[in-house]
Amino acid sequence: MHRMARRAETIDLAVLGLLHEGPMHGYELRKRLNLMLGWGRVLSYGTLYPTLKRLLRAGLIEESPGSPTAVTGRPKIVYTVTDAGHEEFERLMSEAGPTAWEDDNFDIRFAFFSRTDMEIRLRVLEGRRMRLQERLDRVQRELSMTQAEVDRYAAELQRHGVESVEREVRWISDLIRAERGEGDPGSGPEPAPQPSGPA
Amino acid sequence: MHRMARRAETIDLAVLGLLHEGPMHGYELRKRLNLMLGWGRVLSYGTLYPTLKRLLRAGLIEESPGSPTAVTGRPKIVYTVTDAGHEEFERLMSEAGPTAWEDDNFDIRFAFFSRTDMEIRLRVLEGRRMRLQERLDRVQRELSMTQAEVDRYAAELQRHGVESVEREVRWISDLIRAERGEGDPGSGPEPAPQPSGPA
DNA sequence: GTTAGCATGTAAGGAGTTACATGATTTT
DNA sequence: AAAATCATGTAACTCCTTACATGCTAAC
Repeated sequence: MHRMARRAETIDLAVLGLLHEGPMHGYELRKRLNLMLGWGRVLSYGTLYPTLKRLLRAGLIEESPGSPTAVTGRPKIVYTVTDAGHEEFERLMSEAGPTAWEDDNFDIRFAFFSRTDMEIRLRVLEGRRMRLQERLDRVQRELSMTQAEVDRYAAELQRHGVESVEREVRWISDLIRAERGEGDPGSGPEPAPQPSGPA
Repeated sequence: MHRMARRAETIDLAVLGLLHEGPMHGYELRKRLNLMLGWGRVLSYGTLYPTLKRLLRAGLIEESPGSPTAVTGRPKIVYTVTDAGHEEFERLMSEAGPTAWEDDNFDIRFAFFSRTDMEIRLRVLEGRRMRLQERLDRVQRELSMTQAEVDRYAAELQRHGVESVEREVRWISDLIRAERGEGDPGSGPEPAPQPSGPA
């Protein structure tokens, strides 16, 4: 009972998901990851390479020596996802963890939505919306309880925060609507008819 | 050259800032902090109490025994900010650190804007706007370089991200305008005529 | 030929969380 | 009197970053 779902699973998910596009080596993976995680932080080698080793030991990915040009000490190691890795990917995509875990992983899950079915997509989206709404309610409750003189700037920060979350909720709601009524794209994302060829 | 500005300074700033409102003990501080940091994470005792000890050793805060009702082992310890603590607060409010540092601390600094002068406020706001714009430019550059088939959902996530940051930039711009032209509140925060009674 | 970028790793340390440990005070 | 909440702390552990260490390959 002392070892619940590690948070490192975010990186696992990202790596496994990216490797679905085809074999890749660490350096390339890192670049893609940094684009994907994007807004801010970059992933360091000190995290990536140990993670790859761990996934390897767990049998979720396999390493294959790259081109035979690399006869030196360390050849360019190319990783592929295994069947077990694919299963783990699907588990992580659909898993319902604690609030913080799901919040941390929402973006990365969303980015891989094409590789899941609609049922999962709706579950993830609705879970996200519910949590955002709960936070909104909590903050608004706390605000109404605090009748202490609110600082002008602190109040503005709160207002902006609430507005941002409300906007996020509307975004999610649009996405849910688009998922459900496929073919009725009022203002959602493009229909994009191609069914995504595998690899 | 191996010990640049610690990131823990965020909590230092928050604690020092809150103690300006009057003496407080740890438990109360934590509640206020959690309201303030708000959207998500809560601060744990395992961080707060060691932080208080550290600030105490550094002479930035002072502890005074609370009411004499507490004759037992651990009395309710009430903390006050010292002169040195006030100086450190002002330093942290105006300090220009690396990008990540300033981004991490923007919210907390903003919340304490009432306790600084306009010069600092403008500097912090303009710094924030500049960094957001830079990120926006970088992402847009990367997007134009990546002509690889973009996944439908990944693209939507990007679009939403860009939109959010653009909105943030507009918010900051409004605030800057409001700061500069005090008395010309087009659509900025409320004028709020009361000068905030101390405690 | 030397700089810049590709490529893979390890060691040390920072920052914070969880879980544990303890006891006082207030509410039910 | 039991339960909840106030209140203070410590130890172990996790995750990640920084800095170091190494060498190949392409561009200038």
